Amino acid sequence: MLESNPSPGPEPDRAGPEKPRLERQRILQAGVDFIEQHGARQLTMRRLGSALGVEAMSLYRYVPSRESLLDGIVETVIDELYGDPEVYVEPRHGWQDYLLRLAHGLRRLALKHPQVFPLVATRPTEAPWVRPPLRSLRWVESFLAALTSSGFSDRAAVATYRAFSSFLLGHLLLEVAALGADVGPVEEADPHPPASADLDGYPLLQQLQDLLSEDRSAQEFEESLENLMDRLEALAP
Amino acid sequence: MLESNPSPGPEPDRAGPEKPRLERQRILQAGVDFIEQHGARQLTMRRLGSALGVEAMSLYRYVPSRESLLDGIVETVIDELYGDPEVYVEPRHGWQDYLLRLAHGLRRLALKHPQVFPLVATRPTEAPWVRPPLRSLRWVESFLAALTSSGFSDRAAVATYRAFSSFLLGHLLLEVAALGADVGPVEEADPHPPASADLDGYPLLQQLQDLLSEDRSAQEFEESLENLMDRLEALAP
DNA sequence: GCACTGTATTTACATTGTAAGCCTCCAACC
DNA sequence: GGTTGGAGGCTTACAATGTAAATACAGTGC
Repeated sequence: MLESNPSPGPEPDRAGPEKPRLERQRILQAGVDFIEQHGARQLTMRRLGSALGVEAMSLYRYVPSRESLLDGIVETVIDELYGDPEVYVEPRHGWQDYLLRLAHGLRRLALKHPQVFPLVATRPTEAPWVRPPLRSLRWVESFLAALTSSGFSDRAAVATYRAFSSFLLGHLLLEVAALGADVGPVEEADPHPPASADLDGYPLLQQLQDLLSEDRSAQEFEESLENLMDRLEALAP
Repeated sequence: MLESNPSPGPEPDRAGPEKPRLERQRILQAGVDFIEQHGARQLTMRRLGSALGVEAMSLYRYVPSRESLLDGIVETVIDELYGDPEVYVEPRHGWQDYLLRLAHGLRRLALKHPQVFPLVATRPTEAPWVRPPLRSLRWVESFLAALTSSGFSDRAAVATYRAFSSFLLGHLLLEVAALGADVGPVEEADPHPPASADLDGYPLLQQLQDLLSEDRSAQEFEESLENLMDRLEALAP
């Protein structure tokens, strides 16, 4: 995504709903918005094209395939982390602060993009040890640097990285799934009814349904995260 | 071209590759096997049909759509839990024993079906509080019963259920993803090369690549599970 | 023989991803 | 000016998919 567009002549400063020219970033952003509105299953090249006022095939000048379009969409979302002022790429106030900010930043991201997040969580990564939801070499490098520079041994840093990603993946995936997002494929545009399933043979479920439906995700996230941090402190120097 | 041996007798006990008649369970099992061999992306009605020696449309007598076929496949795999002699539906030796057995049973399932497990983890469930990887009303009921019958309060049982599913989902999804399974869609039948990506700008990743590639999933699972159990004991009566 | 019934096939169609080629406009040179 | 070239978008085309609808066909009861 190296843009070296050297000022395309005069300024296209015309007012009105012009077609501002197709660009990779514009396509990816439109993809994010489309998925957030209609779900990933509904995203087809033709539909995304027409959302941009363009034919499907035009997209292929900027994106080699639908698969890589999805990869780009995921990357676009993850890149928002760099724009989050609460998240630091460098550990400014110790590793605990770094991890807490990163965790909360990722949670914000997941909640902001509940439909895209399942892709962030489940799309194959470029190497097996690049784990969702961090997904990017830069962030993994930053993560490990934060820890080793705080005195963690190599092993401890790697162990922390693994524990941290498992924790986030489990929590956030379930949290966005509970929001009614499509995790995985499917979604028939069927915003299911109250979903008061037939719990006839399940007395406990009937009894506990209210409790089960209660949303305590924020508190649970904080508590589990705190527990994780306590555990990680045992590995710290 | 098809079968020139219609097996006229009542018993189809002839040796040889008979077509034992289509049945829902046979289709679902074939689906599990197919996905395990070729990945979920490759599963099409036509291909699954021909794996069963039958036309695509024949499957529709037993399965209303591809989506529900996938649901059935997921259910089939989860149902294997009932056949696991190490997993008890009732807590025979206390709730800790129950949870440990269940966790290990689910991990065994995930490792046995690394290609199907991502579907188990990410397919929408019938109610938002039916969380992967348990996914079934019966198991959730069993889970909650095990805890409440051990003296857990309703709230504590529900909290335990949530913590337990998050933990399993995160760990197992990442563990099967590391096995090279397709989490999510994609997979171009491209069994990627050693994947020695270009780590030029990432000195720490270069330095830690061996550690990062080490497989410590079993130990990590045990350790995190034990930690979870410790945490849960705080909620116990 | 005949009709009935449940199972598998055939045919058909809309939708998808994407290859290949075409058209059109605009900038750069003569 | 005219010409050219190339980039950006469009048209056409095709194979693969999910699945509706009609059909064929075997087995059973009369």
